[in-house]
Amino acid sequence: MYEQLTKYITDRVPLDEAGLQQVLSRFNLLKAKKNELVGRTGEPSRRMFFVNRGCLRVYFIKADGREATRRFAFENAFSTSLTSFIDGSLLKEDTQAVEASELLYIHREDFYSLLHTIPGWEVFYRGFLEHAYISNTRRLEDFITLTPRERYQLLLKENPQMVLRLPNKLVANYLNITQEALSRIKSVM
Amino acid sequence: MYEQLTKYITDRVPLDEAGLQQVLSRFNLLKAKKNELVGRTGEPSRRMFFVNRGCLRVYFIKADGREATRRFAFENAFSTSLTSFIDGSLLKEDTQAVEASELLYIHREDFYSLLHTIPGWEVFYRGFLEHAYISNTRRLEDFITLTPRERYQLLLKENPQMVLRLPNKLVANYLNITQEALSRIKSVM
DNA sequence: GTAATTATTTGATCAGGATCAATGATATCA
DNA sequence: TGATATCATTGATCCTGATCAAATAATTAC
Repeated sequence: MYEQLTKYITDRVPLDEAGLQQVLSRFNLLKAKKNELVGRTGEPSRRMFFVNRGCLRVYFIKADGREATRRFAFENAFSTSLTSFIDGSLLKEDTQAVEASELLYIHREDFYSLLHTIPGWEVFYRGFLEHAYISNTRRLEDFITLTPRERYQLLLKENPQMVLRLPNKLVANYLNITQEALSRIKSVM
Repeated sequence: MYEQLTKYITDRVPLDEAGLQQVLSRFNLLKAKKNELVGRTGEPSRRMFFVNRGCLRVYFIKADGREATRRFAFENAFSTSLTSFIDGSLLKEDTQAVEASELLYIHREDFYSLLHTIPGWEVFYRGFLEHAYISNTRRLEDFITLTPRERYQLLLKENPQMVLRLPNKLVANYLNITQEALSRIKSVM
């Protein structure tokens, strides 16, 4: 159950066996059904998820009532609604299991307490933050510099499983275009 | 010379006097002329700047040769090309003094060595990363959810000095619209 | 397994912002 | 200060992707 998570952590930061066990012990298992929400806007619960199996989608609701997808997380990736996880505020985003998923989660309080008790955990979190910042910057840059068609082609090239595995509707939403537009882009490729 | 920087740091993280002095001693003064570049794409030099006076602009060059503005930093703000600062890669952005500016800078190597030697510095950097992530996320959200007109109105409301102090051309560039479009938006307000 | 819902495709129309062009206003610098 | 370059405004046109609509395909749920 902790196999994938153990590999993920030890690949990134050196932890002694005791420290690793202390970290792992704070993670709990959660099986989510397809389309189940494991985090809801307005809730105080702030958890960080690790995806053992399945796929998570973080999205928020726009002023016009429509959804906007922030990101997807597939197997062996962490996912959380980071802005709330950082400052402890109420969730501003939903987190949805797009497929039936097996998740490990850690509560925010436990996560932060590990920062003080496990020397290497601070380094792990810093790396996580740095990576999250870089991803976000890259995504913003893509929106600024690329057309919808180019964004789709880039996604297909760099993250083909997202296109192959997810329904068009969600891919379009992630690209911030309508599904009609995505359908037309694909038909003319 | 270190007055503003001292206040900035001590407002955010508790440092003893010795630690504070050790941090400050790594910062150097740099006076930049208007339009001078203090960081250039492709350069290995990675510095973090603190703006005592003036204004910095971070931008990158798009595939079509045009500029795209990442952010501005006015007085009492830190600014760096963070993606390169994080991983030590060559600069992928220019940093320009939009006005004649007085800057304090610290080299990446010095910054990172402080992480190991000054207990509070790790916390300072974590806070910096968290804040950078939140800003970036917010900006991405604005691009996804708002029209150019709405983005301008929001900027005017939340950051009026940016609109008042900077030339239209740069404001338009930051909003990712042409200066013609910004001119028309302003005329119809 | 069938009904009902949801997703996808295709067509027609519309609107907002880009582009190109020209003129007027500011800044810059020798 | 005057000459030059840069910036800002306004007009005309174009193009991309949104929107609305309808038909079909694919899932889901009972």
